[in-house]
Amino acid sequence: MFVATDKNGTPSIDSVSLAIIEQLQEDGRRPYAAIGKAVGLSEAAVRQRVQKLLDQGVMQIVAVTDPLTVGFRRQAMVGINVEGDLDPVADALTAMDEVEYVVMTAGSFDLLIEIVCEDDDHLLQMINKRIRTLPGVRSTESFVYLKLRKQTYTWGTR
Amino acid sequence: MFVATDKNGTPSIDSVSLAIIEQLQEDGRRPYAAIGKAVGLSEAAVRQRVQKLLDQGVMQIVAVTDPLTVGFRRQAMVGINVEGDLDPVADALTAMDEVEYVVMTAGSFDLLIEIVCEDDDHLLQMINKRIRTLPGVRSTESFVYLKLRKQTYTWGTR
DNA sequence: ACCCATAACTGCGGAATCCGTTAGATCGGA
DNA sequence: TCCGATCTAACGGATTCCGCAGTTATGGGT
Repeated sequence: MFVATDKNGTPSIDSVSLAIIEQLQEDGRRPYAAIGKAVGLSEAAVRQRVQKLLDQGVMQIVAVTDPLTVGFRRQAMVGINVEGDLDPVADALTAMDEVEYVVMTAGSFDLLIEIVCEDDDHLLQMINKRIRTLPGVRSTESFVYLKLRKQTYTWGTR
Repeated sequence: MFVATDKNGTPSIDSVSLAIIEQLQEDGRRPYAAIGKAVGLSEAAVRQRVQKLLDQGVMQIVAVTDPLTVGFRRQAMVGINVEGDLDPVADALTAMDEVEYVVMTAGSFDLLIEIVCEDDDHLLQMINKRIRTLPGVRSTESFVYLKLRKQTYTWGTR
């Protein structure tokens, strides 16, 4: 299927789809008809656009929680320095279930990743046996989470 | 209203609510009846539990996106070192709209925050004028996002 | 400017879901 | 024992979902 993209190959989102996303950032279960009324589209049109945004991977509608609040698991941010091409390392990390978040950055780390583990042993295993042994990984630095204070998803709604 | 809590004051979640959350992590719009069938509860009971989880703030159902993919804004992770009590600094950061994520960590940063800005100017303003000037902030280090590679919310589903 | 193909939108009707509400059963704590 | 919380089962009406047919808009290509 054809997907409109800009010059960087990223899907292009118009202001209407943006408005739909904002509605769903406030409430992921908001009815299509209510969204349509808010953005000036028919219910069916909203439904089609939401489906396409989901199919394209631009947006996902999910329940989010704070794992620590829910009462289990050990979480950490890990800064990683790599020699050579970043992509293979990022690919390998992305494939790991325990890794929730992978971002390439400009700064004193090449990659920042967030990992969620069962306990301290699991965390140690991940960092020591699976991440630090990846070819190209030069060094890592870990930041174990003590308390999550804020977590929002409402950018664009301000 | 009374809310059951464990000895740390965090809401207690039993395995059934956990299973409901997992269902909604896969699809935030999944019908209550389908969830009930999956977790062994009636539709009405699922509805009540979901409502309570939302009311308690244990879970939220939202659309999530990658702001960079959507085509705008400048994002960064900022590591912060503080002298003295962390709480007032964390509180001040939490109150800022541009700050999406605030976590207290053990490691070479006391706080890690994620910020979303309009552009480079806005980012510079935030870091230089609003964050580094907070009383107690000793130093900051910024990691500007180049590319988000992975972002999942399905912990507990493995 | 014209035509065509495709995408996008509207309107509609039937099926499914949502949601408030009953009544009764069960369990644990004060 | 009594009270509150939670669950099931079963409604019924309002709402929502969803596929489809038909129409309009859009963007090349000539």
